Amino acid sequence: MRFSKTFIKTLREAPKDETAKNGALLTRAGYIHKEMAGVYDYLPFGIRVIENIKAIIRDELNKIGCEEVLLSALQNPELWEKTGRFSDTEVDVWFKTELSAGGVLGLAPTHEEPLTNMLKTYVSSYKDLPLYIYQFQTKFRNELRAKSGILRGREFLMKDLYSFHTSEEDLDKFYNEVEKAYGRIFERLGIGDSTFETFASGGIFSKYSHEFQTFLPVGEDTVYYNKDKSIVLNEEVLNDEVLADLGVSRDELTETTAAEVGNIFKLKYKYSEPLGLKFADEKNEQKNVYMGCYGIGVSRLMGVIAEKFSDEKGLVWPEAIAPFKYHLIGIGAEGTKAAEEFYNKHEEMTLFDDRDLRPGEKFADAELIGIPFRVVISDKTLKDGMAEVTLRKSGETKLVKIEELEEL
RNA sequence: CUGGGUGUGGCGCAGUUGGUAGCGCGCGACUUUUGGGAAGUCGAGGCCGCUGGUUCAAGUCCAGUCACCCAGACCA
Repeated sequence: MRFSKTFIKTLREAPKDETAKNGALLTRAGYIHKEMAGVYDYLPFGIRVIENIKAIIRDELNKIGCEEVLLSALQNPELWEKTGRFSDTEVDVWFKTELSAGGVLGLAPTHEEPLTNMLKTYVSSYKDLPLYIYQFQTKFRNELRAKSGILRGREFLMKDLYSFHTSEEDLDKFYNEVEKAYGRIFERLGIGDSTFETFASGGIFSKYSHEFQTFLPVGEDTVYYNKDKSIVLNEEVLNDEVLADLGVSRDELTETTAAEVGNIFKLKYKYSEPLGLKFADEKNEQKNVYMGCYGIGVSRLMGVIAEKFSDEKGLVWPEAIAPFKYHLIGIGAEGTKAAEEFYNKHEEMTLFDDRDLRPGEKFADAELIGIPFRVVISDKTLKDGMAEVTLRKSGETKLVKIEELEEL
């Protein structure tokens, strides 16, 4: 991408209402634009990061046999009334809207109901199961208070996966596979070291659910951990019974704050029963389908990673999700010409700062935007066929032959 | 929702005892610059969140309202 062709402009100062680090940096660097409290636009750099996060998640889910769909955001109340979840007392985050022809619709805060219902069309026998179906979808939740940049919004991007099984054992087996896949996903996203599977309250049908919590000072959740025993639990389940279950005592646990980036739930037949999703087993007996659901907050992840990897100069993206690999700058007539040539060969992975600015401004923006490799080709370095490469993460600078840049 | 705070050009801010807006950055043109956010000259851009009121006169005072931020409560 040519910087001169985008509409993006970096800001020296963050807007006053962006006090959270993630919101401030992502706004200054041109990744997001705030529409209103808890509602953001994703700009060209921003959607590249989002798409990179999605690609990693998609890759790992496809590997364990999941199929991708895209369900509707508008919801039919009749469906949700069957599970009792259209009620504002039951689910207090609904955005509801009226049809001009009369009647009410909801904007989906989650998708158990529509997917479960939809599958009645396609599932009738044990031979049709199991199924693992996921989507990346914008969720709408009428939060009492949006806050912390893109960490808690009213409209946000989420990956939600639902699994459908003939038995509890099969659900358990897949649940474990998802646990492992999530571990790989957070590892690849660069937050494996600080993201932990955490015991949380399980709802009606199982004792626990699991959250994936990334330790983070501005995280909203309080968790307790014991590194030696590899135990992390949400404060909501910090009680004597749970401590006994897990074999730890209160004084062996350390408190910290964390951001929930994913969660996994065993739903069993909580939704399949009221919605009537059944299958015929080998004996031709009708049974409820067992279900699980598994979420990852995609836009929140972008905020968590921005928050976690940044310094006083700006963002520091992990290479796997950076919007570009190279931040290319040409200096001098010959250097600029050589930069153009490099850009023409590597357009897709390069942000070419071809704006008519002095080098200092371009360097400052490179640090703010946080692309892993800053590549400077100048008349000086060009004499030896070299480019200067600066690693955003460490600040380390080295000279690299231009034709060897792609090996970085 | 409770408490606190803030709304003035794209962004950050100032605006004294009420007299119809100013600074920095950014933006446009020209000139000189060109490896760490350049300099000069000229210029464009705001009715001061919104509504109502007081007054000869309101960004400045009063009332109401909306929005945004922080803390808390809440988070299927």
